[in-house]
Amino acid sequence: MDTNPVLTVSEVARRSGFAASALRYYEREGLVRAARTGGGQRRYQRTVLRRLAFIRAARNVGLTLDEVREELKRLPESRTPTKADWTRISRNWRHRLDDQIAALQALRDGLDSCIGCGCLSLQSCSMSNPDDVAASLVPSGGAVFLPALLRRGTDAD
Amino acid sequence: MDTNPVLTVSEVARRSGFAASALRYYEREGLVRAARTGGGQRRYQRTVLRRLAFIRAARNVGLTLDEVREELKRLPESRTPTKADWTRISRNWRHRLDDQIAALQALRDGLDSCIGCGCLSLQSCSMSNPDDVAASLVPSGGAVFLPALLRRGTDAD
DNA sequence: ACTTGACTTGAAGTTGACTTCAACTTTAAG
DNA sequence: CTTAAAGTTGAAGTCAACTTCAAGTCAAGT
Repeated sequence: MDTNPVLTVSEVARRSGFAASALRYYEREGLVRAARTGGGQRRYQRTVLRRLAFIRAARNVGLTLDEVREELKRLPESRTPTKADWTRISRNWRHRLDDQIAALQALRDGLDSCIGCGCLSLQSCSMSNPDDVAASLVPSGGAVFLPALLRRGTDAD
Repeated sequence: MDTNPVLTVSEVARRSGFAASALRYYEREGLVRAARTGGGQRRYQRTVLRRLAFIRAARNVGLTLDEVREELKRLPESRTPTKADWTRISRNWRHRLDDQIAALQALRDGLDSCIGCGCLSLQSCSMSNPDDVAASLVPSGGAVFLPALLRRGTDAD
């Protein structure tokens, strides 16, 4: 089997790009699992790498860890997830990204029409009117995300 | 003059959409100023409303408060800022938004090419490869922002 | 057996942008 | 003058997603 847990935490850290402390945190949060040696050290299955890849992709799309945990619940427990499983649960990310893009475009267009007048009026300018901006950015009522994504850029150092 | 400070904190809160606690915080952080009554209560000039509109717009675009403070330093101190002043300092926000949009579109396109294969491979898939994603999202080397923006939507309740 | 590097834990710290709290004071209306 | 609403302060709390720390344990090579 390749469900044999053989990877140490530092190997998983290196190959996934997550810090070892993050892996411990994810385990506490119920996002990944690890077997233990007799002495209590973690040993990971190779499949954890795909799971971590999914987590990273989801985080890049802007999901919170809570949301990632929810999505992961949709995977089959009895067998190793297939490519089709991963595809299925990440399919709706596209809408999320589309919404985020649309929100930003709306904001940019608002800026374009605002910048000519320098108004920034609380009453009429959609750039600074709290209600207008909120409304244009959150079309579907649910929260729209994308925080970690862009900060994550500095990880590449 | 209309530099006469007459607005109470609750009036400014209502008209700006910021919570009173946020106004106090902004004052501590040096983003806005307020005169005081004999008894120590805040009294704001009407011009603070435009300043707060600018702050909200900047926050919506994704600037941190540190960055907002920097931008505000570019305003003239000796006179009340004109529309042209506000326009001047908000002009480069467009590039920032364009960059953010481009980053998201790149991410979406990566998702499109990934979702067909369900790979999410750490080696080859740009969705989950930490370096690739970082590189594609931060083209100009500087940080790209946009966190508060989308959470801000819930303010409208 | 020894040494060294990797690993373990719980608790506490970090960041940014605020909010909340407790205790007290000021202001404005009546 | 009284009273209620609104204001004041510093300190502490919140949230998410981790990181850092201290103090100790394990694994593997020689």
